[in-house]
Amino acid sequence: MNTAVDRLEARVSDAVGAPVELERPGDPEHGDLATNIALRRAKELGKQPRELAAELAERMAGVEGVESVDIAGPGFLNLRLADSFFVEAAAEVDERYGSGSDGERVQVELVSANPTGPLTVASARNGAYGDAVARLFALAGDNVEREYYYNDSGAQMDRFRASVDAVRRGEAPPEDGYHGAYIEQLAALKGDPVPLMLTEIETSLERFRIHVDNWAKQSQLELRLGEYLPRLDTYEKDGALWAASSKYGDDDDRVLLRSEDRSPTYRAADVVYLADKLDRGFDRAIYVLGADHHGTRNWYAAVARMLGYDPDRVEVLLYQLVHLTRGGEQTKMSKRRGDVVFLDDFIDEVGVDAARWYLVNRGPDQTIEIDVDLAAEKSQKNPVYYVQYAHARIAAILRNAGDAQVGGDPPGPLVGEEKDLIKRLLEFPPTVREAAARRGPQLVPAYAIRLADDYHRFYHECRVLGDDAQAFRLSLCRATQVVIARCLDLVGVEAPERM
RNA sequence: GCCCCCGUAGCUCAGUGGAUAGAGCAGCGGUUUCCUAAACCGCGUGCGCAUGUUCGAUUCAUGCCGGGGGCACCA
Repeated sequence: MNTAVDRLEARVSDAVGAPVELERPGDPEHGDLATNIALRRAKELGKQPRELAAELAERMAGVEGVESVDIAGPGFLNLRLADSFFVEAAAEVDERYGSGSDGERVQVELVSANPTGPLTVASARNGAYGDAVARLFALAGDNVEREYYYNDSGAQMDRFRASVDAVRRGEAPPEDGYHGAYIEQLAALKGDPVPLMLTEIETSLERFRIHVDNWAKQSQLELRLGEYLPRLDTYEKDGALWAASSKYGDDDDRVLLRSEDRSPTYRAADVVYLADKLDRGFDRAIYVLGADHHGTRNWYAAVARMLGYDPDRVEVLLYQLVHLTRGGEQTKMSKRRGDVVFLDDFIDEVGVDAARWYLVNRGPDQTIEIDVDLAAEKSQKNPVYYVQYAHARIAAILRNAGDAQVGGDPPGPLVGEEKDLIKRLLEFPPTVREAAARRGPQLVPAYAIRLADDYHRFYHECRVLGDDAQAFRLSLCRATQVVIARCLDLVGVEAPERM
């Protein structure tokens, strides 16, 4: 999408005769937008930065929308912009603001926890992160599908079924089986516990606002192993069949068929699954994996390469683990122990909105530490409510405004709070663009806080209803509301009309 | 031993080359006859250490120190 800043950049670039990028300086004293082009290009042009800056400033001064150009520091060019620029920029914020038209088919495989128990908070991070990335891709104009892959045929599943069966017979689950209250609950129901567990998982995910478009199961993929094994670079060793994946960029070779009974490993199913994904026509297949899987991060692209696919179509996103503390004590996240925190319990305590916000708020490379008690207790002070409150406040004003006119030119010069708010709105498209490119959805909540901040300040300083500038200010409210709602949606948080 | 991630304010963390490094929480003080006070305003000698690259490094490179995770014919 072409924004007012894009168009201004184009005009400035045109006037200067070279591409110029405009950025918002950290200090408002440094103008509305600034560029470091003189510093970047002084050397190659054989000039002093400030001397070059002076030349460029002269050419930029006449550009439409530019009120003044100052040279500052070592050679920064600081632009002050005309009110007409801000008004134009604010007017173009609509539902599609920040969206793109990339048009790629993207698959995000997320969560993919084996259905041997309810989803834990670790899986919740996988889902929250993967889903947020998927939403960013969708905004960028990609066609996104979310998929959940599960193992329904391995040794762990046998142990899981055996555990439920044992309880049904009135016995304790085997030592190496699964324990816990949920096993008892499954035992009370009839039939194979695996689909029962999957239904529960899907229910949890829907509650967590993650919709899985497609479910893939290992047992079905394994059936097609025969088609793909011959296409791989393999060798026999110690009675097992190995993939020579290290020759294709993987860290190690991997066993495909076990020596014991020639049964396929999880990695073997991976091969079929990867080929299946790419054959389904996805331009990009994204795996969202916990940091404990980092040892296999190069495996997927290696398989793609081995099978003759473009390895760039495969992407692995790693995220660090979640540590929950409860009363200062750290709890472990193993499903086999009783002290795990399930997603549903976590949601019960802190709510979906805070849960998703907390899990997306941090960069994927950062280990998240959440004190569950604190998150629940202090939920009123969670930044997510600060942002939601700004949305609800705007909704109230728009309700009170009834069908009053929205939009039009302001009656006088813009005040600082109005300009600051518009400048923030202008940052939205590049922010989501960068968040998508970096697979870093944490930029969105960080931005949303700043936007809410600017709105609350604007609200505090500028009367909307009944003021001469009512129509214009209502348009600022509307624009802000649209962008806040979009930010919250990208994180998977609701945008309330009332609080 | 090898691989990955992290080290920024008392705490939890944003900030992937720019000009005076930010937010929330915690602490102290102020603001409401007015559209939602879940708000606003004020108060802070912080980028683990060292070299290097650069006009410019919290950001990039290398080394070191410290913390976490991983190195299965489990998934």
